[in-house]
Amino acid sequence: MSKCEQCIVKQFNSLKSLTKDELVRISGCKTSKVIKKGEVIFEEGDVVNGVFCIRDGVCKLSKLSANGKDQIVKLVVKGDLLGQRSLVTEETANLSAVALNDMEVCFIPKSEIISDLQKNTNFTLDVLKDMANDLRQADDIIVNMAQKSVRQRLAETLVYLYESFGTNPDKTLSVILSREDYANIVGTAVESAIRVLSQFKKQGLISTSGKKIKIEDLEGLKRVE
Amino acid sequence: MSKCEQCIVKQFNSLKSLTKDELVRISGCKTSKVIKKGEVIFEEGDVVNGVFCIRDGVCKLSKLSANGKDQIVKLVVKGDLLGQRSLVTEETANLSAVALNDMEVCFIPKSEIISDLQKNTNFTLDVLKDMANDLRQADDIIVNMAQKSVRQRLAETLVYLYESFGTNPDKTLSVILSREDYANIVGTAVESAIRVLSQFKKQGLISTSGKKIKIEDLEGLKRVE
DNA sequence: GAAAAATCATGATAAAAGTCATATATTGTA
DNA sequence: TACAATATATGACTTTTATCATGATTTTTC
Repeated sequence: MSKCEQCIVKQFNSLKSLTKDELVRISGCKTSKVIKKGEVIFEEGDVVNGVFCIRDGVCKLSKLSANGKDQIVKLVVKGDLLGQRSLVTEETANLSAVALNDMEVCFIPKSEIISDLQKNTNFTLDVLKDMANDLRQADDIIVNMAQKSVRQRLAETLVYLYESFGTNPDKTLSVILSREDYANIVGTAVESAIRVLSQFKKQGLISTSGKKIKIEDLEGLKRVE
Repeated sequence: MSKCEQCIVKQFNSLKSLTKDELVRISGCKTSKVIKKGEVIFEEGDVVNGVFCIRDGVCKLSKLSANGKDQIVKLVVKGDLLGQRSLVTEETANLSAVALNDMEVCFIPKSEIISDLQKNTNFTLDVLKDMANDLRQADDIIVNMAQKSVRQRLAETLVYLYESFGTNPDKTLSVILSREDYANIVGTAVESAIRVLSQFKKQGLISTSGKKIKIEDLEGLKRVE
């Protein structure tokens, strides 16, 4: 099993602020998991009891609404920590986490890492900064949801995916989502999401082949009203 | 000027975890302010450089959208700390804070409190818990915005105001908002907010007199679809 | 206290988005 | 490979929400 001390992934998250000794201890108690596309990592209401360090892959954080639709709140990717809130709260999970492609994650039990949170201020501050950043992003999403059209939100989602996660060699978006996922990010009906994507195709803003989407006119997408 | 050590308000926020010595020091450098209804505490893009401890009153945290509408993201009330993110980030404010009624606040400069954040883990953890809670709330709002109708969102807002901030002796909601504020919380046009409130009146769910709103049928409001 | 400004209210109409139906394409799998 | 299951696509129609117009009220200001 690989060791946390040597893992490059940790550089992208708060774990980078742990001391060597702390990392060695964490490494000893972590468990590595391979999670297949579509598999549930945890669900709303679950007791999470630890954090997941994402070594590879992408997952969605979503919440089931009363109308039976899943709303995707955030995408969590390679390098991120998943379940930070569980370290701080006694509450059960507010969101579900489901793998969007095959993933490799390490699970670190809360019991092991909680002492670091109490002793290593740099680590705590790092987690705090991360959370502050998540909060800003969430606030921005609220504003978008409330004030922008489905067209705009979908265009922005495509731009976000392009700029944050990049493309494959064939220039298609490297994160592959179903139309339903797009609908659940944007907060609309699946048919509406499909319709808008078709419009974008007709306008030459994107091209598609199955689930693969290629951004053809980034600036155009950014100008969508 | 009153002293933080003796201030009851601090018990409701993270400042309760500061030691007596720390509080005395903070107390020495804080400035008290009276802010009148409608006055701006800080605006999007401002460098905030400290936190405000709300001794009395309510303010709205909002963000201007591209379409010129303000989206209210959160109400901050007596006992809350305002501007916690500024302690952690170097960024400028992401939201504006505007007083909804006359307020009394204390401003604590970042330079003074930042050392406590580095030394007193209980305080840091408290801020972290607060932020985790804000994040959960924000996620829930995203889901509501995305998946619920204006009617539902407005009904829930009324219930929230009732349950969180209570009523005046005459049973009207103690937080008084304009129809525009309601529209900006719910994320809709002012006319739509007014229309829905009128419907609620006709259905006997609420009664109004000017800006004062009385909840007549709480359970009915909770059942609004 | 009266004039001006802002807010609240409601109707008419338009635009946006949702729903239902149905057809086609893609994917998984026996 | 073929068949079933799932996902994508599009049309027709409905519902929701936004916009514009116009008064009535309330609040502010002089």
